[in-house]
Amino acid sequence: MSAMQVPAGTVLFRPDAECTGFVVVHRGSVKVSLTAENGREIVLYRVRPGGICLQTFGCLVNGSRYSAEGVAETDLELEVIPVGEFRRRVAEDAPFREQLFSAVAARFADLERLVEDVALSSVAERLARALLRLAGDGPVIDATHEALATEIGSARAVVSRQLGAFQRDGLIEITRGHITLRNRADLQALAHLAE
Amino acid sequence: MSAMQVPAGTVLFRPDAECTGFVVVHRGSVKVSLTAENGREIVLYRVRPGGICLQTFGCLVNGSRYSAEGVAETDLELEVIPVGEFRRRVAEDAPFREQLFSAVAARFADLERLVEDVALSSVAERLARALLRLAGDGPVIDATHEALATEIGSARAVVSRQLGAFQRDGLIEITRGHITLRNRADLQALAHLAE
DNA sequence: TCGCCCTGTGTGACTATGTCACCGACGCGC
DNA sequence: GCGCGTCGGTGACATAGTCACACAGGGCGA
Repeated sequence: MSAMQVPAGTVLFRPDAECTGFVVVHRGSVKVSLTAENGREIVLYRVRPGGICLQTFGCLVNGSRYSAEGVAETDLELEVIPVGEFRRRVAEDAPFREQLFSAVAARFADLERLVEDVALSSVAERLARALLRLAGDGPVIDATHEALATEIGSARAVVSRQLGAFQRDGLIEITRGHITLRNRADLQALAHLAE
Repeated sequence: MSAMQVPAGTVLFRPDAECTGFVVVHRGSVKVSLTAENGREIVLYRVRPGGICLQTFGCLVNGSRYSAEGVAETDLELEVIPVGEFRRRVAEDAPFREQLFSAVAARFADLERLVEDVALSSVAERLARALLRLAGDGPVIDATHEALATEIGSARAVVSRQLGAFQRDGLIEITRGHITLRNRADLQALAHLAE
């Protein structure tokens, strides 16, 4: 069991790499995403404190390799539990096991939601949801259109146009590299009802 | 622990239902799918003998409800393990736990593949993959265009057109309710390389 | 400070995919 | 043979994705 610090931007794992142990995030956020041959990319989920990295889980449990890429979004403080200790704790440490299961189930629910999102809803809807999600409590989002496209599994040009439409409708305000929410209520309505 | 028989077509669970226990499939196949408000539907995965139903897992682990629908595709023979016993076996029965973990990891990999499929690849590619998958070893698939659309998260009309194109290219032969593969090699090429 | 250059953004033009509607074909039961 | 429900083909249009290009902002070196 070893704690370590990692600066923002570090690539923690890539597709096809082998993994060394079970990663637990103590502080910060890891972005896990898939990239296709054609270069398109989509964010699968983020690992934050209390969550777990299911990629790691898959590796440990049946020896599969990573299929996605993990990047540190912020400076991280994390701990790597070697395979042997991981197995021992799963067997003996009930609270650890409970937390693990719960995190697995939560991650699974996330992925289901993602599938539903990508397969069954419109760009306007997904983008509205992404904006609200990324904004958190504050009104400002620091992200390029490119990053937002990755977030919703679409293309940069599509996002630019949709953002333009949102701005014309007074929902947001666009500046280079940043977006400011102007009308949360209407965005929320779009996020749910758009078709 | 109770074994039971279920006829094909039975709905095993629906969104928002509570679950009664952990379902283990001994024989047959359960199709798990998501449906949006607008009626569009997509198949998430299938549970076959040796696999597990992650929906059930989520319910048991942190009390969430089902978010997808499960339907018996064939006659089933299954067993329901009550929550209490499930927890006990997870804690005490190492082989059971190993199998559970492995199944969870496999299911997770499936979902990742699905996201990649839906978000990052073309209809022709997805359809070719679905045809090969559903055909198995034989050359004939029993499925309506509607069912195929659900399989790849697209619309019936789109599937009809794409199948028409495949037929014109001599890849398949279409008859009402059935599709016969005529050129597996080219389909396989499409499944990988199409963009 | 000027100008270069990289990144980010706006936009037109075209293709691919999804939606809606309708019609005709097939199969089944009466 | 007829009625009816499901299935499949297709046109017309809406939405989304691709590609290419122009230009704006801002950092940085000459």
